[in-house]
Amino acid sequence: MSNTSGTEVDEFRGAEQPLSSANCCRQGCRFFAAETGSVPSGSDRNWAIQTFARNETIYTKGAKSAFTYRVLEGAVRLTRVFADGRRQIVNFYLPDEIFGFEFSDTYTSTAEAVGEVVTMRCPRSCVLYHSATDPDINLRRLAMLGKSLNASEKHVTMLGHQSARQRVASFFLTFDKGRSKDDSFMLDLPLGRQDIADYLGLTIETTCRALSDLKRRRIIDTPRRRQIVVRDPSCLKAIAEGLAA
Amino acid sequence: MSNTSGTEVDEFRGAEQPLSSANCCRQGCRFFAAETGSVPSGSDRNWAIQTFARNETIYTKGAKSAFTYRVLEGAVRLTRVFADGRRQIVNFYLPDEIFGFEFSDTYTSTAEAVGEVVTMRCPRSCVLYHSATDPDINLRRLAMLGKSLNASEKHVTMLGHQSARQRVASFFLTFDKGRSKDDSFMLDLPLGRQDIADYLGLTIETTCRALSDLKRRRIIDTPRRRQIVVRDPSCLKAIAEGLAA
DNA sequence: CGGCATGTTGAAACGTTTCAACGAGAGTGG
DNA sequence: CCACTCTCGTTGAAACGTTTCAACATGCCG
Repeated sequence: MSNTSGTEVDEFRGAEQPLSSANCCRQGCRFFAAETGSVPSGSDRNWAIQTFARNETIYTKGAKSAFTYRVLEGAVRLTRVFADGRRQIVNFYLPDEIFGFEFSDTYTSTAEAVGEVVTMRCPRSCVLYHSATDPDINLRRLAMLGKSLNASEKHVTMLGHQSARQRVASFFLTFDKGRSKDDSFMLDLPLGRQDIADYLGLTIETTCRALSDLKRRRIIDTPRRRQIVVRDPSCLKAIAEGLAA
Repeated sequence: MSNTSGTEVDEFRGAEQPLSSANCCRQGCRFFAAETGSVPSGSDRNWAIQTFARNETIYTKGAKSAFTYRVLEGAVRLTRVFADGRRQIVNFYLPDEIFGFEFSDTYTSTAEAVGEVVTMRCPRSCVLYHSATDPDINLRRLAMLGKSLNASEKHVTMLGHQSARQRVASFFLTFDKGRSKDDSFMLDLPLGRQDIADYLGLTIETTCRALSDLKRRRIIDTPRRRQIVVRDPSCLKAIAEGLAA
């Protein structure tokens, strides 16, 4: 469908900062090239650490997309707001993940700090400079975007056909990256119930009830407010896939 | 979140066909470079016309991603199927749009022909070859993927917080590309009700009821089965945004 | 220890789904 | 050309799950 205006590429090319500003980026900004690189040290002036307070807006949908960010600490949520004030969270970003990487001159979503957040940011001109000079970087970015698209389509699938309990189960499982299955694990997410609800497309009450239900059945546990212990991942998986109630 | 396995880039690089097969792609396959290019003529062996019958599977989720396709005629749907047999359509592709452009070696969704479909396809090795040799093409692909991601996030927003009537209204408006507002327009979509329902995350009955409701109120009309006339786009927009019932 | 934000639970209202029946349209063969 | 058939679309009524509104509990921070 690709239902967008259609001139984003040209805008991209005609960005305010021309691609010829060769000394714009030296080593510092190359963080963006690394998938899981370490934080660059030194005093390069092109990247900067920026911190945000809880619930602070990092950028707003429609604003000029001046920077691309990487999360160092905390969590960031990308939201889209409706006319009636309700919001949908389209993605969360955890440490080492990159957000705010846009093609149009304006951001397509709003980014907010979930808790205290520390980021590293790179100006768009610098990102564009690398696009033009480093042949490999675009491939890495394509791979990154491909993953995001895949995740987003998974999200669509979840919202389209899963019940509240299935959504909650799926949600926790997306954080279970490459563990030996059937091992219980703990999630220390800095997210509140409202954040989870807005990601799952549910009300806070329904989310809560689903959590309580899973707790009652000893599939998960919540020792603290923002800690989740998944006791029985395989059962949770069965629930998420609709193979168990 | 980017909840995927995490080794897709390496798989991408290590594709079966090495990038050095220089004469793999001459003019024909460069269709992929053009956003709205014309169909290449001649007898280049690297692209091929392929047609599919109604409801035929073009490729299956998990299969080797051997080709990238462009729609010439008809419509293609990308679906993800649940364990219980229900499906979610994550995207439609109409003429001139490209699908099956993957980073991993395997397709992430299943593609099916909605009606009779004519496509042009390009082998993955060729696509990869261009990635390595044409510096501009990756930028164009990034822009394309960025649009897809944006559309997908819009889809998430729709499924997360909109009612049946809002979803149907939003759906028709996504096809209204750059028209002077308030002008009624006609859509000649080759989609059946089930396809629309599966895209909107609704049942066919609910979709039908929403359509009937909009018809009764003279906001839309359905002269033929797969034709939709939007009589009052601004009213439809108000409904989609929750500003009107 | 208040005071306040956040989380949890209950009961009624609401919208969507389900199951069932019926109608309309397209294609085929008599 | 009509009648037949089959698929697809439409409508109705009950069942179901989520939302809403309300109250209460819990945790956190001054």
